[in-house]
Amino acid sequence: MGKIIKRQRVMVPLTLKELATKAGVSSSHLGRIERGERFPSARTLVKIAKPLGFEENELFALAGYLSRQIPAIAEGSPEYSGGQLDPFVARMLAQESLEVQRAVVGILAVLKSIARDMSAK
Amino acid sequence: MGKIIKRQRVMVPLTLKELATKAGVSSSHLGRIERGERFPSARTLVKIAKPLGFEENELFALAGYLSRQIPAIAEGSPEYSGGQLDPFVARMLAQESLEVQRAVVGILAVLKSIARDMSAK
DNA sequence: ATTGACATTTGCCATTTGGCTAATTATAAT
DNA sequence: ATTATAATTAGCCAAATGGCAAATGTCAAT
Repeated sequence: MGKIIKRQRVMVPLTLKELATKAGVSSSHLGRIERGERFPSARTLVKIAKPLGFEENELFALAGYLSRQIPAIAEGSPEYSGGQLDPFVARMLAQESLEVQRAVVGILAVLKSIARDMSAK
Repeated sequence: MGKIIKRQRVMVPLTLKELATKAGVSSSHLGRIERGERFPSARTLVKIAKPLGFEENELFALAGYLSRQIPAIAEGSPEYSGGQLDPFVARMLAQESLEVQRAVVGILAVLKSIARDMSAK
């Protein structure tokens, strides 16, 4: 799931090696980061952000995205945020237009329903 | 300069040890990061960010990367919400676990990067 | 100046990162 | 299917990170 790029030219026209040369990071290392076997340093993160088209203020999102396989979006973990919205998340979303904000919760709903289907076997 | 904290209680009422416990990072390590003897991993950076009140970009700047500039709330979509988070959206997301909340932001960032690629050619 | 109470830095070292090269695996053509 | 070619993964290991405890530095009162 949590892949930066999919493979070949399926999702994004970027292979590991292409990204590797653009970012100045070895492709083997990128591969391990992709599948969660390694956790990039901030330096590496910054290097790969630009070729991927991430802005500076999205680095944190990228970090969060990379350093955890998207965790059970389905029946999420029982330890909830207690109805609290994470400040970082709030800040990020607040920069988006209202349309995008709404789309985000819509997408989330879709993902949850898909996840439910999948776990229903 | 860009010191996280100044020392004792001179600048900000936060000592290395206080930040250390809040962030879950050793104070000695934080100290070395501050004076540039160590370069934090993305994970460490993320840990430090929240206790400091999400000055993410500042942190990356402190760590020696990125241009040191205030977030510049703009950039991106044409019509902004003026930094406002829609109450409905906030309420929906607040019910999700922290991990999901962050994953949502991560996914959004990825979508934006893909969109950029597509429009770029 | 000395003491006491903290805050910060240093030394040491177990883990982890990240590059290089060699497998392995996928893709495209024959 | 077979082969050629490009992409991803695995093995190895030097270099860097990050924790802990000891050493050092700072400030406030005596």
